[in-house]
Formats: sequence, C-alpha cells, structure tokens
Amino acid sequence: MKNNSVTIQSMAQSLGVSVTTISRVLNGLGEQFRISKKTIELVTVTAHKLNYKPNNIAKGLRLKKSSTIGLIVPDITNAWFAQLAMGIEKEARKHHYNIFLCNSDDDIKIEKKSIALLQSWMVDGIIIAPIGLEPEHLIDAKKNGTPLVLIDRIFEGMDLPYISSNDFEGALEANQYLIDNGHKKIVCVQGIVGTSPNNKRVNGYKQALKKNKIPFDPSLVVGDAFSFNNGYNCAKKISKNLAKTKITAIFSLGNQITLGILKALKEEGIRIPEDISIVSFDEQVYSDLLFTPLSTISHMNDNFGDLSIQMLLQQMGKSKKAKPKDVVLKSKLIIRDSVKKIAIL
Amino acid sequence: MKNNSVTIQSMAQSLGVSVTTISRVLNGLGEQFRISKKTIELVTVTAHKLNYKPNNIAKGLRLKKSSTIGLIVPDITNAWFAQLAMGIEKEARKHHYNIFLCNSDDDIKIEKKSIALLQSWMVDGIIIAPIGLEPEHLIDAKKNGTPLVLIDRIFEGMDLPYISSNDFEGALEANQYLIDNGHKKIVCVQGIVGTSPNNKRVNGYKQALKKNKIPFDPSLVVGDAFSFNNGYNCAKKISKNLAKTKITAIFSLGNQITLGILKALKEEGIRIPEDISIVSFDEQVYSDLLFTPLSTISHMNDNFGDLSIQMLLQQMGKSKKAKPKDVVLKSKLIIRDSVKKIAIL
DNA sequence: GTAATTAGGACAATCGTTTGCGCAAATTAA
DNA sequence: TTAATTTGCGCAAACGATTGTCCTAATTAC
Repeated sequence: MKNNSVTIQSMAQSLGVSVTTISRVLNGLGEQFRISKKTIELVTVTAHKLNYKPNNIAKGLRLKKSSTIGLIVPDITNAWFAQLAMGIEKEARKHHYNIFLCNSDDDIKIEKKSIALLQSWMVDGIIIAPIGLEPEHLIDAKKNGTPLVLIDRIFEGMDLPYISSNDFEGALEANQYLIDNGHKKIVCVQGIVGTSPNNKRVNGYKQALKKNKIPFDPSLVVGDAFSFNNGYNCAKKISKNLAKTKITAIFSLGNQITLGILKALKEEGIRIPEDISIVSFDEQVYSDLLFTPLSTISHMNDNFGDLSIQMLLQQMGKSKKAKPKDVVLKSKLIIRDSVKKIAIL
Repeated sequence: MKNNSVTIQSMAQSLGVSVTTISRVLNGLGEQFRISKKTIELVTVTAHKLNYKPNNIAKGLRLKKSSTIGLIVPDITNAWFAQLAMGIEKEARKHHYNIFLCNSDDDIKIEKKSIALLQSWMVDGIIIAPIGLEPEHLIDAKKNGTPLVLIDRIFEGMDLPYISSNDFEGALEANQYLIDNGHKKIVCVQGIVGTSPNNKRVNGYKQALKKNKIPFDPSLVVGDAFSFNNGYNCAKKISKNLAKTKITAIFSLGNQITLGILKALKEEGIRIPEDISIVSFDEQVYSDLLFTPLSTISHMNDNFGDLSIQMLLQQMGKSKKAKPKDVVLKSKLIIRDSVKKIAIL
C-alpha cells in the first residue's frame, strides 16, 4: 500500500542475518561463500515473498556502472531511426542492458546535453547517431572513458568506432540506374550538408555523373535537412521551373525528404514517373504502396543492433572478440516504378 | 585522458572548502546558506573549469528519486507510438526530466520486467501504453508508490489515471460515413482483442450498424493484432472470397494493419475504392500519398506529451493543478478517396 | 587430547551526494 | 567592555548495495 521499501537491510534485520549474506545469496554467490543451504533457501524465499527489488541506483553507485546504454538519435519519428532503436533495444536486452533513449532533434546543444546527462548516469556506453557536424564533444566523451559507437553519421580517422552504410555505392548505383534510363538532368535533394551520409551520397551522385561524362551542375544539388519540409520546399521550386530546367529526375537522400517531395509534386499535379522520375534513399514498409511504387535504396540492416552492442562490449572488454573494427553495411537498390525510361537523344 | 573523476569531494580537497559548501553552491543554495560571494565565485568557476558533472546516481540514492520518467510502449516502430514518445520526451525535457524508454513488444512478460526495472531505477513516474489485457501489475506498481499514467490502452474504474482517444466516437463516425456511402457489408479488421481501443472501436462499429438497422454479423470482425502481418493475412482471406461475401468495405483499426491490408489487396489486384472501400484508424504523413489516398481517423494529438507529464507531476504533488483527471482526446475523420459511393439498392 | 582445517557468516569501508545541526570568528548593539 | 547577532562554513549521518577482511564454532586429522 505504501512505498515499497524492502531493502537488503530490512530483510537482514527481520531474518537475523547480515546484509552481506543476503547480498551474496541474491547475487548467486551463496555457495562460493559457503552460505548454508538453509540460509540460501531462507533468503531466496523471503526475498521473493517480500517482492524485493534491488535498488539499481545504490548498486550503480557502489559499482560505478549502471548496466545501461545510452542511445541518442536525431529523431525517433524517422522510421529509419525507430527501426534502429528497436533493434538496439532488443539486442541490449539480451545482454541485460537497458536503454536510455534521447532525441537530439538534430540540435547540437541537445546532443551535448544528452551526452553529459548519460555520463552523469554512468551509462556503460553510448550509441549515437550524431548530428554529425562536429566530432569534438564525441572525442571528449570517449577520452572521458565512455565507450562510444557512432551509427549512420560518422567521422572517419578520429578513433571513433562506427557502423555506417555504404552510402557512396548506394548513391552511385541509384544514379547509374537513372542515367541508364536516359536521365541526365538529375536534381539531388540533400539532407544536412556536411554530414557523412550526405557527403557520401552526394559524392556517389557526382561520381555517377562523372563516369558517364555528364557535367556536374552545382545548382542541381539543393536542400539542407533530412526533413519533410525540406523535401516539400525543394520540390515546390523544382515544380515551378520544370519547363525551363528540363529536369527529368530527382535523387532524394532520405525518406522524410521523399515524402515531402511526393506531397509537393502531388499538389502541383506532376506525375511520377511520367513527368519526373525519382529514386530515394531509405526503403520503407509503404514504399511499395505509394501512388507510384518507389524505387529506393535500402540500407537498413537487422545487424545494426547486434553490431553496435558488440562494439560496445568490445570496448568494455566484455567480449571475446577483437577490438572494435569499423563496419560498413551494404545497401541495395530496389527497383519499382518511379523511374521512366526516356529516349536518349 | 583518463576516466573523468572530478567529484564534489576532490574539488573540496583541492579548494580547501567542505563538500557541504560546494554542494550548496552548485545547487544554487549559496546565498541561502550565507556562503560568501568569493567562495561562490571560486566554486562555480573551478567546477566549470574542471568540467565537473554531478553523479546522478549518487544524487538519486541520497534523494530517493531520479528526475527520470519511464516510458513503455509496445512498439516504437509504430509511427503512432514514435510520435507519442517524441512528444513526451520533449515535454519531459522542459521539466528537466529524462526518459527511460522501453519497448514491450506487446509481450506481457517484458512489460512486467520493464516496470520492475524502471522501479529499481527509482523513476519518478511511469507513462505506459500497456498491452492492455491485465491491469494487476499496473495496480501493484501504483500501490508501490510509483506515479503512473496510462496512454491509449486503458483500464477504466481502477484508479489508473489515463489519457485516451475517443475511439468509440471515431469508429462510429467512420462507419456512419461508410454506411452513408451505401456500404452495408463492412468487415472490421481488429487489433488485440480485449484491449480498450479495440473494444471501443469495435463497439463504435457495432453501434453504427445498429443505428442504421444493419444486422451485426460476428464473422465480419476478424484479426487479432495491431500488426502488418495481421492486416495482410486478413486481407488475403477477404480477397479470396470477395465474390461470395459481397463485402464492400473494410474498417481497419490501426495503421500497421492497414499497410498489411493494402499490400495484400495490391497483390491480389483488388482496387480501392473501385472494388473495395477502406477507412483506417491512425492518420500518417503518407496517408495522402498512398496509391489511393486514404480516409483515416486521426487521433494523434500534440497534447499527449503535455498532458501525460502534467498528470505525472500532479501525482507527484509537483503541479499546482488539481488531481489527475482522466482525459479523452478527440479524434477526427479525414475524408479522402478510399471510399466509393455505391448505389443503395 | 590438541592442532589444523573447514564451514558459515559478520564487520565495516566504500561509492558521491545532500542536509540537519552546530560552531567559531567577526560584527554590531548597549 | 561585554553580550548578542550575524557571517560563513564544516561535521557527520544518511541513501542501499558490494566486498575485502576477519572471526568463531564445528569438524577433522593425527
């Protein structure tokens, strides 16, 4: 009825044994410390009966660790990150770790605060999909002794272990596909400029152009956020000038961007792929079910959770396996109906 | 370089003042306890310089609270819950609370474990969208002194404060709309049977039939989970027998169910709304962009975060406002193109 | 019968904060 | 000059668990 306050000490009192004994029994160290069967039985049973729950805070203080992992993502409503979070959480649970989730909202201040917070909670490690523009605070965190794993948005050559996707190849393949279908005027709607996935995807785009001897036009790279609104705004502009610019295809760098683009195109009465073609990063459950089934680059992988936890464990010296090795996961182009084959002049 | 171990004590040592003083200064109680300006200055500055971070675990132990709120949702990859989580997190941050997120995966065992875990972390409160079939463990948690707020899936008359949507009216309105368009054979693809949203939505469906003197046919209520697969499987069966059953419309109880339905219908070559009409619970960003723009019942509300935190604060006696009062948020029917007006015989 | 060993468990320090109480020096009052 | 205040801060006990060390009684060895 009242605040459940059954502690190891209150039990010790009523049972007439020491807290030491109880602690040991409850941690399965009974035999090792030669506690008699009777006592073990007694303690276990009453702990159960009284519904004893160890106070993790006290435990954490003594042990200077928390059996907890911090996870920071820019936006949990972005389906890609939600899937990621889910995978990580499931895997963490397997190893008896729990997840402290933070949304950074793509705001570097919040990201920094979140890291500080997680550290003050003595998390055993942090998995983060950072904003990705500044690495300093991450390097600091690592120096402070917090095991760290970067996901998706990474920094290379900075001793910050990471898991990413092969954004470059993904983009290259997608744009080659567009080009193979006769597209030369391809607009690239990008996300946060300067972040690694963005850089690499844009580079893949450029590389595809180069390989096919299509001159690169900087004005065809537009946008500045992985958001619906960014996609929407860019697509609105594109729509207005379609006649002039002769753009025939859009390469979108993220699922939320794409939804914004689709919305705008729909409003403007521009058909896909008749009037404009589109390929988008991030496969989604509904990609297939949109008004035009979307060709996408899928780069979600069930292994994200597994791998990131493994990399953390390695840093904590808790895994048999070798030291953290950065990993780059493969992406895959899924072809549907959003690209039109146009006549090659 | 090494593990950041600047504590209040290490600072006390090097500054030649007591830990008490430091603690007070850092908590803004300097003036109140007549610490001199000089000392206050000294402490604040060095704390900053040394990048001191309070150990929340120690703090939590002493204070028997953690400034942390637990959030349990069935599935964070369900966009509805992701939005919910986002809203709650943002609101929590405003009040200097942090969120401990758990996925129950609609598994009652995990749900129970998560509650125990959160309690052992001394969370100051729990916001939960429970499986919704058993209330006992929730009642226990509340008795144990943990402030609790139920979201979406609720239990009435059990002293468990809740925030829900007016599922009944939403369903009623949606089905009335279908009926108004001439539909009489409406199949209802439901989620987890026995949960409050499911019950109420089904009841709304029945009520609409009743009001319009359409006999209720139990065999038209199918399915058993708020999942893609459930929708998919149900829709497959529906498709096979469409000629026989003369079903003209589907009422889907959740966004993931709906995606499954759409997938199956697409595979079977059944057109919406020409061959079958559909109305679905849960508005999504992409509802408008599907191969047939979907008529939905929107019941997401920006106030979920605000309200749930408020209700928690009230229970903790930290809010000026009155005692927790259950709230039911309005839903809204959004009409698009997924319902065909059929001739009334 | 005595010494050595083993069985069974307790003491007390520790983790880093917070906080009720107390206390000396400095200042003011009378 | 002495007493009363005020200023400025410190002591030490919590909070609940873990763990290295130590201790007593019972058993075994010889």
